[in-house]
Amino acid sequence: MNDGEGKNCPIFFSLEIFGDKWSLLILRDILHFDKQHYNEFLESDEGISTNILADRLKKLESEGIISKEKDPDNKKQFIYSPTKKCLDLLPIILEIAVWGAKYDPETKAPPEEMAKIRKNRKEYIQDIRAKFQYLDQ
Amino acid sequence: MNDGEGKNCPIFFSLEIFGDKWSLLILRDILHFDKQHYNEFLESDEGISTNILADRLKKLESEGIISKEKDPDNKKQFIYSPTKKCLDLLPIILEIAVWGAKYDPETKAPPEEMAKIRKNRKEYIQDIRAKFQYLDQ
DNA sequence: TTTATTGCTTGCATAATGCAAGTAAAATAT
DNA sequence: ATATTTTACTTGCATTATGCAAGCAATAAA
Repeated sequence: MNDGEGKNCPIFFSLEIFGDKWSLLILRDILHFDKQHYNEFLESDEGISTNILADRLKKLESEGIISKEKDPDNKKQFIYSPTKKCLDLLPIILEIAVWGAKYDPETKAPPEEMAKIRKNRKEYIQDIRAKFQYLDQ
Repeated sequence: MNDGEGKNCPIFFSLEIFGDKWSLLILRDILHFDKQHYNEFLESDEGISTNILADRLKKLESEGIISKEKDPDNKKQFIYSPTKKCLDLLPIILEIAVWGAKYDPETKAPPEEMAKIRKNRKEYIQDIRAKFQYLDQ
């Protein structure tokens, strides 16, 4: 899989960028719940703190995973959008969901949805990517 | 993908168990580098601290992701082995590696290995699982 | 019995997170 | 033009997690 540990090990490289609970939850919110605004992330049930949210959004932006711009429909807000680099994180988010759904006896994951993922991951991912097609320009 | 956030969201559920850098690195060491002993994990290039290592191994064990027993070949040491639950984390580890290899310009990931994964993830995972076949008893 | 090894544990400093109040900038209302 | 509201942070402080390095208990081996 990889030839060595440390700085340029692909896994370590990735984890240095997004290997913490809050970053991954933000990515979930963007990729699955279509959240785009600061206050939407703030409202997630896990209750992220404002300073942590600001910090993580800033980092994800500086890593080129999300972009931040004025919301055209509401100039008082910013929207945070996934980049291509972000969309490439979908398989990770999905696999984390699959594992969680399998091992949490009280999972909220809808069975039909999970079945759809397990049946054809590529197709499922493609459907989500299609949602963000406006990025391809 | 999931129907809601918070406690029984499959992603949050997973992240509460292994959603931190150190846990994921330990899992990498187990699943890819075939490390089994405490001091082997300690030697990884990322330089985990003894207290963090002990803490994480303990948690992973209590979550049923690894098992701990006396090493039959060397009674002075414990071996930490992956459970089935651990093997089911392979897709996650793999996808993290794929993303990291793609976006790290200086990645150490061997191209042939990455190509093999991209070509057929299932087969690649099956090969790794075969390595741990002794678990099936 | 003594020694060596192993896997932690501990004390302390530093860094990160969490809580809640505060604030600056910009858009909108008056 | 000024006042108000909203948004996205920022800040101060308490708590928790991590990191460093020394220490130690248990166990196996000499």
